[in-house]
Amino acid sequence: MSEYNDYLYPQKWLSKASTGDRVAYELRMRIISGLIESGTILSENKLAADFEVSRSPIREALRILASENIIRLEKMGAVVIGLSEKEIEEIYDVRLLIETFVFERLIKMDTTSLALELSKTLEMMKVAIKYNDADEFSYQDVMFHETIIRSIGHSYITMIWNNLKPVMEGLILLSMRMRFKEKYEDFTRIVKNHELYIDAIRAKDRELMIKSLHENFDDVQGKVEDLWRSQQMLSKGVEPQND
Amino acid sequence: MSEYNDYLYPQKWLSKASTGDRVAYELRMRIISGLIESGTILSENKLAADFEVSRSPIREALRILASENIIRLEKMGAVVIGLSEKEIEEIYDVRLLIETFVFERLIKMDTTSLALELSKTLEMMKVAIKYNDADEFSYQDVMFHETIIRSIGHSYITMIWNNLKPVMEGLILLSMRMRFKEKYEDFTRIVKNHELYIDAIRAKDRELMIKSLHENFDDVQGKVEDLWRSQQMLSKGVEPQND
DNA sequence: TGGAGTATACTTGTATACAAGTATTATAGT
DNA sequence: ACTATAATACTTGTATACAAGTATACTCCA
Repeated sequence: MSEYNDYLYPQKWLSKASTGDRVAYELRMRIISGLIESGTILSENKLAADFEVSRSPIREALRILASENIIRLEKMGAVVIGLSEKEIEEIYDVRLLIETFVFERLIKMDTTSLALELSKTLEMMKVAIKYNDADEFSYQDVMFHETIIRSIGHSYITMIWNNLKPVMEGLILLSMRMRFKEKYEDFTRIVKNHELYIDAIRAKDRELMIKSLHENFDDVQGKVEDLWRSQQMLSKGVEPQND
Repeated sequence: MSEYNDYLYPQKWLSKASTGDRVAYELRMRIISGLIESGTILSENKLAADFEVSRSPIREALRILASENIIRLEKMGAVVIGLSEKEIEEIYDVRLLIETFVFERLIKMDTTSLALELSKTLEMMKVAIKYNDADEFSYQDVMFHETIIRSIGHSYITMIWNNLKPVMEGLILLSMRMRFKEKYEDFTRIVKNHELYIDAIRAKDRELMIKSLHENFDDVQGKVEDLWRSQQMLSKGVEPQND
């Protein structure tokens, strides 16, 4: 990883990860942030040289990113797809789709222990806000939704989540880092929204759930765009990257 | 691929596939069919020896199967999850979920060219029935649904489909092979159902679509079980496989 | 100047080699 | 008989080597 001396992905989250995963995480962040522009053609050899590892983990990383739809493997080279506004909307379509499905299942279950778990996570989010820790906040935010999704024990819904999660996480990370700097007041609203969500789960109130879900999405979806643009600005003066 | 002299996956569909893909397809079929029982621990070295290839494509295949949730990669060895009744139901949950989503989008589009394309595919299915070609029928059946799903141009819905497709395809292949032998009369109903589906798309009739979708699922879901069990019977006398 | 064909510098896919870690088995001591 | 420890036979992860194919650039010829 010679050319960049700072990483976009939190290094402490990678303690047990293999080199391949590490590369995937970092590459993903660079693509989502726009540091590596969409349309760029990535070559295994160049990446291996850049990251100073062999081609094996690079190949692994590229397969992962291809399965997440942010690159496309072609006969020669991997083409970066990236995340335009369209893709971001689509991601939230899917998230809405699966969380709605999950909620329908939740209604038929005992949700008390889940609600408790979510309250704990929300507490952690508050602490992260208090200490201005954007990464930790993002982590807990993602965990919040993951906890809900996993709670119904549906392996194929979980599979979809697993495919979506890395990109979601990256998006949220970038978004939150920006907001901690510039839109600190947003967080009171975010916390409130999550409280609503917990209430909806506890009360099994479909209306309330849909409401908080949509607000959450409208919120994030709107902001993600300008964050993304700002990241792209930021990236312009750093690296030509494509030859 | 020393120990088995017949493949479960149609070889002519693999003309351009890499060794890694080939192994994934074949391994997937063996797992879905029950030939390799769930709980079995697969080792890269053993698989490489069995398939008479190196570990590189085997590793690739295992990653693919892991992302499809039919095996689980652990510290030592890959554990076969397989498809129990629960998993099969879950797969259809997801299929229902995404096809319903797709239909909602379709309603807002011009569906004439799609309906035409589907008619063509259905014609091909009829030909396949006429010539008793279970594999070709399965191929067209899968293509039928893929055509619908891709038609809305939603890359993340397509992504979910891509993850689901291989297992679906395998399931349908095994199911159809059996029915061509034992339940030939089923096919008039299947064809009728697909015609209904096309009508629903052409008329943008939500009710009709849900109806045909559900009938299709109830149909397949019921039958898949006994096929699967019969396959498992079949597998008992063939290979110990584990060690 | 233009075009056909060839050399070259890339690309990915697969095989192999090696390192580091883990489970199992065997052995020694009590 | 049983525990602790050591040897061994596995496992995966990563690096490297090689083969085969593809795009690019170059040269030669008209």
